[in-house]
Amino acid sequence: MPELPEVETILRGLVPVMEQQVIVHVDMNRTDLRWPLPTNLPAQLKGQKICQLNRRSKYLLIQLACRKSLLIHLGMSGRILIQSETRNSPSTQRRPEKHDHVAFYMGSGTKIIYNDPRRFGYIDIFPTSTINQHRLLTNLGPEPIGKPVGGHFNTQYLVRICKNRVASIKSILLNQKMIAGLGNIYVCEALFRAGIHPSRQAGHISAQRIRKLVPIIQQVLHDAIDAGGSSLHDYRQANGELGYFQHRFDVYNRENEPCRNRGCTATIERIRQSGRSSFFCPRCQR
DNA sequence: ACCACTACCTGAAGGC
DNA sequence: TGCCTTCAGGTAGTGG
Repeated sequence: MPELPEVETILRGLVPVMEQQVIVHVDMNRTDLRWPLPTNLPAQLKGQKICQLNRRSKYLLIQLACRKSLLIHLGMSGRILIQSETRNSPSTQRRPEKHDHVAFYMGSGTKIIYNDPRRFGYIDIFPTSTINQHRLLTNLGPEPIGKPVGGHFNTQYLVRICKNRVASIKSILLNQKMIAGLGNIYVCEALFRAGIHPSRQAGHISAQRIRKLVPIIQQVLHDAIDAGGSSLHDYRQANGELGYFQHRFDVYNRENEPCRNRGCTATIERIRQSGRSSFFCPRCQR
């Protein structure tokens, strides 16, 4: 479940321990994730220096000096943990866990562990020159925050993609071809802040209200990144710390709890939309 | 083109 | 205690 803010938080944790470092060894315990991992991944990575880490949508991209790039997606339950070199006794170290699928050993002694119980995640390696043709990246829409990538995310864009759509605004915002990086939590939160009901047909919302949504989406994402992401179930930052944004949810996971808007006495409701839960205030969101 | 739905997989939580 | 059902942060692929 890591959405954009969680992946951004992990990226920021990995930069200081991976950038400019050499991968001295890779352990791969299983290759049957969402798609089979490249079986020669450890051999391809061994001895390679990392130049730069980036994020595109919910994907981590790790550029190597050998002109190849590593792509990592965390699916629903993926985690990345950093085990720093320590002189402490082995008993204080984290024990290997059941779903540790890949471990990267850095020249500094730091170990980076990819753990994913549901195995909906994926790791790939490919020539950096072909990155714009990667099948998982080519159909992504614009980045909602940061430097424009994949097009400009602005009011004209959002108004254009909503025009004449019969699909709900919820499903438009969740669609990675439209906006890259939003997931169930942050779509629910953004629609609450915007006062828009998740079931409302995108094409029936006034352009004025759609325009308002753009800075709100950006603010929700920035707020979550500032809080270190959201820790639900087992998500942690790469340094093992929990994120804190879940304490600031207005609607997500708050069914039957009071609406947080001043003066509103309604309680948060949950509905099912295309197989996923949507949380909203029936009074504040129309 | 667009849209809703399924499948993939494991584990946690709740009801009986 | 255990068995069963439901639900979970994502998304490619399908079929209407």
